[in-house]
Amino acid sequence: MAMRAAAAAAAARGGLGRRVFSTFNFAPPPNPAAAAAPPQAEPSTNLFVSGLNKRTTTDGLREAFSKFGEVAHARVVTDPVHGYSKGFGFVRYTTLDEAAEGIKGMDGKFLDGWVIFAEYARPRQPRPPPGENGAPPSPRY
DNA sequence: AGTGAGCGA
Repeated sequence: MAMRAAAAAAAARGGLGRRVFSTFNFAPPPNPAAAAAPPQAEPSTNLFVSGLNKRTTTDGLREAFSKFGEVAHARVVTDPVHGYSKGFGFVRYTTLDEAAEGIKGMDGKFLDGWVIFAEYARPRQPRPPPGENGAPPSPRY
């Protein structure tokens, strides 16, 4: 009666009574994330370099990468308060071709005793809007 | 501890 009908309706809606014994729901792998966020970013002149020795400095990074092209910019990311390297950095070449050579020449190589990894950097996070008082200096390029 | 993956004043 009414109860039976209600239960049947609930089951039909996919409630507690949902039991699927055999289905060919071979879930189609919908990985839009993998398609939208490939492990390696698309080519750019900007390189992300990780695996650095903690005492590798911006200069050491530039010296190492300048063997494969003209380094327009190099930076080892350091903690602003402790001043120690975070172990990764960025290198920017003047041309895409040099960037490609830099990756081929430096990825997986040693720098200061550590195997480093060089890849194309992702586009940087949107710049924080400058505050009204004491606007934080924008990154200089 | 600079303890080791990562995307930046």
